[in-house]
Amino acid sequence: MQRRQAEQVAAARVRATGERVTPARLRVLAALLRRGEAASHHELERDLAADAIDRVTLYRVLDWLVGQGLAHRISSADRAWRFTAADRRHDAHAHFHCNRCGKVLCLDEVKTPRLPAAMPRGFRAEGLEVTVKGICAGCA
Amino acid sequence: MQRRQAEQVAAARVRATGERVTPARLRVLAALLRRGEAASHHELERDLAADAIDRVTLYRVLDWLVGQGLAHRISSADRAWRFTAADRRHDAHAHFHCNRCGKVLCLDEVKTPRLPAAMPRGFRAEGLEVTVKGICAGCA
DNA sequence: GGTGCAGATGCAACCCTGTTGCGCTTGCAG
DNA sequence: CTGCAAGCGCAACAGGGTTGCATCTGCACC
Ligand SMILES: [Mn+2]
Ligand SMILES: [Mn+2]
Ligand SMILES: [Zn+2]
Ligand SMILES: [Zn+2]
Repeated sequence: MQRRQAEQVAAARVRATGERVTPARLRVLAALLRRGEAASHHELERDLAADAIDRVTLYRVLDWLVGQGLAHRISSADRAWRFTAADRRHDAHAHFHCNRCGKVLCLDEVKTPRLPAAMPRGFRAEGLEVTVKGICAGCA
Repeated sequence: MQRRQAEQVAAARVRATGERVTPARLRVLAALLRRGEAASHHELERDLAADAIDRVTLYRVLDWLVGQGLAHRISSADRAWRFTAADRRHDAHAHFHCNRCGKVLCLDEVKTPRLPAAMPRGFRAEGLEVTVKGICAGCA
C-alpha cells in the first residue's frame, strides 16, 4: 500500500475503534499497511527509524492493535512474533516460514482444513494453524 | 512408561547411536520416556531435580538427542520448546497447544494433509505443521 | 478555549529462554 | 592402564519481550 493511502486507512481504522488516536498508533498501523508481508518488531523499528518510537511503546501499540483486531500476531519458530495489518483472516489460509531467514508470509491459496470434530475428553479446539516450513526464494 | 523400563529403553537407544554413553544422556532420555506428553526444558529440570543436571548441559543433551533422532523438538507459541522421546513421527499428526497453560500434546488421530503441491516461485516446502489451539482439560 | 484526568508514552531495570567460552572431567579406544 | 576427544559445569552473554514508575497528552466536559 502507498504511504499516503496507508496513513489515511490507518487514521480511519484507529478512529473507528473509539479509543484514543495517538501518533504512535497511527504510525505503527500505517507501517504495517505499507508492508505486505508479516513484520517483526525489529523490522518495524527500522521502518519507523525516522523519528523513532520507543521500543516498549512499539510493543504496547502492537498489543493494542492486536487487541482491537486491527493487527494479527503470528508466532514463528525463531521465537520472534510477526505482525500484519488485519486485512485478511489469517486462520483460513496457511503460512510459510523460511527455515533459513525466518521470513513469514501468507499462502493465501493454501486453505486450512476445518477444526477437528473429535477432540480428547475435556479439550476444546478454538483455532487451527497450518505452517509450511521450507526455504524462501531469497534464501534458495 | 515405568521408571525401570524407561531407564532400560534409554540405555539401549543411547548405546545404539555408537556415541558416548553418559549419565546425562541416559537420565534425560529416560525422563522424556517416562513423561507421555511434550516436556519443556523447565519441566525436565524439575523432573531431574533429585541430583540435578546443569541447565546448559540439559540444553546440550536435548540438542544431541534431537540430532540423533532420539527426541523431537516442538516449538510453541509461548517461545519455549517442548521435547518428546522419538517414539512417533511428529510430522504426520497435529499438535494441540493450550492457550492458557501452554501444554502441548500429540493429536495422533488428527492427520496432517500432504505438502502443498503449488508453492510461490522459488519457494521450497520441506515440512508441514498443523497446530490446534484451544483450552486443555486441566484449564477448562 | 481552558481544565482535569484516564490512559499513553519513555526510560531503566528486569525476566525468560536459549548460547557461548573456557577450564576441568570422563568415556572409551587402543 | 592411559591419553585425549568429547562432554560437563560455571559464568557471562544475547535476543525478545515485560514491568514499574514518573511524565505527558487526547479528549470529554465545561
Ligand atoms: Mn496470513
Ligand atoms: Mn506429536
Ligand atoms: Zn528465507
Ligand atoms: Zn491448559
